[in-house]
Parts: sequence; structure tokens; C-alpha cells
Amino acid sequence: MITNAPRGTKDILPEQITGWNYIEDEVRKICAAYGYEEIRTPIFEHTELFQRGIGETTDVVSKEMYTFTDRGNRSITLRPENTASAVRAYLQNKLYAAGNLVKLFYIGSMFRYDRPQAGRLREFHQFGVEALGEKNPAVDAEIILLAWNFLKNLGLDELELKINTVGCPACRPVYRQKLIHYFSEYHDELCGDCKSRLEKNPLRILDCKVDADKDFMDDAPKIETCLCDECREHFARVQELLTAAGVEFKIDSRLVRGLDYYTKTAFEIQYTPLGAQSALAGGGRYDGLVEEIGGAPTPGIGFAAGIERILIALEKQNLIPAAQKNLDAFIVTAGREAEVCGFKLLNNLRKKNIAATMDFASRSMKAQMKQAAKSGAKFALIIGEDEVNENAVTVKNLETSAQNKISIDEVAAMVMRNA
RNA sequence: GCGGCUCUGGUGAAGUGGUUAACACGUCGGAUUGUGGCUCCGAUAUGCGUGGGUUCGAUUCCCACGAGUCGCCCCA
Repeated sequence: MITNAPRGTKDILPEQITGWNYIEDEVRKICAAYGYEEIRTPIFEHTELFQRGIGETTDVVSKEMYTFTDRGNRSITLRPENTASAVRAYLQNKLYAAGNLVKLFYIGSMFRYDRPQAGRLREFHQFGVEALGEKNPAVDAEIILLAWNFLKNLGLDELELKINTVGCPACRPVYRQKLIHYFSEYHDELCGDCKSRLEKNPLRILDCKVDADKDFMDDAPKIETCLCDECREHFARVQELLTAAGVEFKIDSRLVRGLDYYTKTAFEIQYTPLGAQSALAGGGRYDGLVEEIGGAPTPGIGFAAGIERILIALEKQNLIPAAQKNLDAFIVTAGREAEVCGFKLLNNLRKKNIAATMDFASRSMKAQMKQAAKSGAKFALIIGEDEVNENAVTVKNLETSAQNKISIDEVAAMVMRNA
């Protein structure tokens, strides 16, 4: 059926666009305040970028990418997220040359072949932020604060900030081994998914919902016990700074990110009323990613937020500003000559940036007046036979119903005075 | 990718194994011919997600597929 858009995609209709513009405006506002600059990267990249950056074994890469071979026999993938692209652009354009810390933000479509659900689409939109080139935990705190305040500024309640640390290449493997060792003892009690996660990514067992309530979960080794000094201090500092900024957070030792590039700080902001797809924003530090993609070792941190999900949350709380109709004038004509006259007037008004429109179906005057009323225009500018002969226009104020006839040359000035 | 539920016009929906598929909103037109928001009148689904099957006959029963939704998974 060609009248249906592909599964998992959605049109953004005129009546919905105010919400989108509202969010995008807020994004640009807060990013300006925090000193992040906008970047736009291609919608598609070499497949390898994501395989290397996100990790081959992740669900995103192994089963959710839109990958195809182009006519030049290249393997191309529609971006499933924007961090890898941003890092690629950072390297390719040598943005690091400008200074130590490069701060970027983006807004755009991402693509993931998932089963569609409320708050989960195949083409969806994210706003995200990346800070490249600084390992200081203050940047972690800044990024988390940006995400948090962004959502708070929108007026959202029931937000929950969760943070965790996932260690670094020095300490995570130790923790990993510990987990494998621990969970192996309970192998038979693990759910099917977790059995396979045991070898591949044992950290993910921690946030498994199926096994969440089983007894052995409570005694699973905590990452704190394995953290190296650097990671421990880093995490402590992030907490200190967040507390200083007056933001409440929960440490969730089961919070694990699904993308391989994360190190140290991981965080997520949830909006619980959303149900299964409750994560509004999530991100963390990725100190190994730049190197993985082929640059010099460079620390980085960022997050992404799902715009559709934010919109759902805003709708729930009735926080989307109402659309504004700002039509100044609706031209009503009677007769062929008047229509020409009206069209000419229409054009002149628009040249002066007056929002004006008229009926193009040559309908009855009554029908045109009805339309004028519905359009929300301030004035109906009526042109009939008499007006044509007198070079005049009858101006009717649609709110007060007052009307008077004035010269056609004075109409623009009159409308502008009252707009 | 797995499981549950749902699928009637522009919208909200009622309904039945068989002659015109209620009702409401919306839209369009009209109520003596140059004027709106109220009221009144009229029109508005050749069609009941798609494709098969059962049946003399299906929108109503069955199957498959599709889409939506909820949960799982994943994540934003």
C-alpha cells in the first residue's frame, strides 16, 4: 500500500509542528547557555564506523541497523545514533585543533530496525550533546546538568536521574570476570537471554528484568569493589559536583549502557509514567571511542535524548504551547473583476509581510465569510462590484463586527496599525 | 525477533450471516440572490485493514498477512 508510510515511521503534521519547534528552540537555547555548538552530520555513514564505534556484539549493531550496499558497492548504514558520526566529523575536520574541549550538539533522525511501539520508532529523532577532549569529571557533571535542566525547563515532573560508573579498561575486565564467576554458579537459574549474556556481556545481566527479583541478584558483586583508584575518584567527584549543583540523583549500580564505547560515568533520566520506554535521555563517558575510530586518545562524554518520547511526556502533562494563528487579513471577493482586484491586494499586503489569504474557489460570499471567520483572521477585506468601481475596500473587523469602507491604498497601513 | 489485545467514513463510534451500515462531530451546500461565529434544512462510507476460505450469501465465522497498541527484548 503506497499510501502508507513504512512501518515505524511517522509524519509530523502541521498541527504537531509547534511541539517540535518548541523543543528544538529549547534545545538551542540551553545549548547556547552551556556553550555547545550545533553540528549536522550525514544521515548515512560507512557501516564500519558503527561496527567499530558502537561495537559488533551490541544489539544495535548486530540486529538493528539499516545497512545496504550502494551502487558503488560500499556498505552504507543509516545512522542508528549520532555519537560515532560526531566523533568521525571531529577527527575528519580536525576540530581538536581549535582547543582542548570541543562541545557539540545535534538534532536529527536516527534509524533502528526495532519493533515499533509507543515511544519507539524505526525512524526517530534525537537531540544530543558531545564534549570531546577533556577527562575532568566537571564535564560529566556539566553534561548531566544540561540534560537534567533541559527536561526540567520544559516543565516535566516525575523525572528521575540515575547515575553509575561502568569502569574503564583497567578495572572493568576485573569486574567482568568477577561477574562471570559469580553468575556461573547460578547458570541454571538464569533466563535464556542472560545465559547468552554471561559470556558476551555479563554486565547486562544486572539490568535484566526477568531475573531482577531472583535472590542471587542481591548478592551479585558490585562494581565499587573492583573500581581502580582513578575511576573511584572520578565517580566521587561527579557526585560531589552534582550535589553542589543541587541536583538529586540515585546511584543505580545496575545501570548499564548498551553501547560498547561507554566508560566511567553512565547516566539515564527516566520519566516513569511512560511505561516500557521510559528513558528520556541517556548517555555517559566514552574515553576510548575516539581512539577506536582512529584518532589520538581523546576523552569524550555525551548523551542523547529521544524527542518523540519527550513529546509524549509533554503531552501527558499538557505542556506543549498552543499553536498561534496569526493571520491578519482574509480577502473576500464577489465577481470576476473583484477577484482580480483582491488578488492584487493580496500580493501587495504580502509584500509588506502582512499575513493574508483569500479563497481561490470562487465560492459564495457567505462561504468566504465563513472561511474568514474560521481562519482566525483579524479582518475581512471585502471587495465587490461597488468597491471595484470606487477603488475601495470594505474592511470588517471580525472580532467587533464593525466595518467601514476605505480607499484600497490605505488598507495595508490600516491592517498594520491594528496587527 | 517473541507473546497478548485491537482494526467500521475526515474524527468519535453503533451495528448485523442476507434487502438504504445507526447516531454525533467535522466538511460542503442552502434558508429570496454582497457578509461569519447561533438556529434550521440537505448532502456526505458502492464500504466495514488486506488477501484467501467456509456459506446460497460475510463487514459480521475461520485462516494468513499487514498495521496499531501493551508487555518482553532493546534503547532515546
